[in-house]
Amino acid sequence: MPELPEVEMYKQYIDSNILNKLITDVRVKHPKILRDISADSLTSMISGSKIIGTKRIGKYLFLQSDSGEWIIFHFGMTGTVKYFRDKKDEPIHTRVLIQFKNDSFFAFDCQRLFGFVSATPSVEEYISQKNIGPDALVISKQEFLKKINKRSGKIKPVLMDQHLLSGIGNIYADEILFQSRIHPEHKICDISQHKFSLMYSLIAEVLNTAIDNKAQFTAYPSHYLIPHRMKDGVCPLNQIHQLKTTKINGRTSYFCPIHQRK
DNA sequence: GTAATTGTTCATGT
DNA sequence: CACATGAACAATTA
Repeated sequence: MPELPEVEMYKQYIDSNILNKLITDVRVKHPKILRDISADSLTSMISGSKIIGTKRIGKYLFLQSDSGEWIIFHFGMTGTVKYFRDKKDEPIHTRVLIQFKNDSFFAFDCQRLFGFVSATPSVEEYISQKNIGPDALVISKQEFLKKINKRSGKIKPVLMDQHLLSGIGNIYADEILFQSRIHPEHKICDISQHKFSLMYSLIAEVLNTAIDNKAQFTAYPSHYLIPHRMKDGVCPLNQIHQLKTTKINGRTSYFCPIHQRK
């Protein structure tokens, strides 16, 4: 479940489970999960090394090896990670399996193979090469306003543009727009600077709330859209208005037609 | 069988 | 160049 809050959970999970453990074996179980790197070079890069730290930028997770290289995880739609000791607990769709000296394991699991595993000698270089925008929790208000004012078209695709700011996907874009009381198809040029300013604050508020609740949808505040974001869902503010949906760039958007006017 | 799914990238058209 | 759209990638569920 990998937008920014979910990836942050994976980071915390990795930090508390696999740091500084000696890697004794690496198995690429499905080569299609690799991007810009061969199974052999990934294996030789991290075999005999330790992961000594992690860094998250948007939906990307970087694992620092003490060999000097960084492993890159992107989770696509179905990526997840799992640390386990008993081989029978290995996830079904494990694509890369790492074994540690103490005979515990770490799996990168990805059912639909939209995610990927890669590597880079420099995170900064990778980020700039791929033109990945600043993390949604790090971008300054000034930069956010400056960038968004250069854009046109509908607001939602812009919020989800990983080149402008990174970490927001379909689900959290809907939540941020609901909390901002902005219709997902509202045009950039018709939104006031005051609204953009409000939206900037709500980006951090929504994402931090999600992280505080461990990205568990059911734990989100009662005024949040996400737990109601389903067919026949109702507006969380009054339990009356039927949520509506519309397709934007091929993705389903949920919104309240009363609280989010176009 | 049809449509849908928390993502990204490419091709094409405006 | 900015934007919209559809397809592709692949697996599973309603």
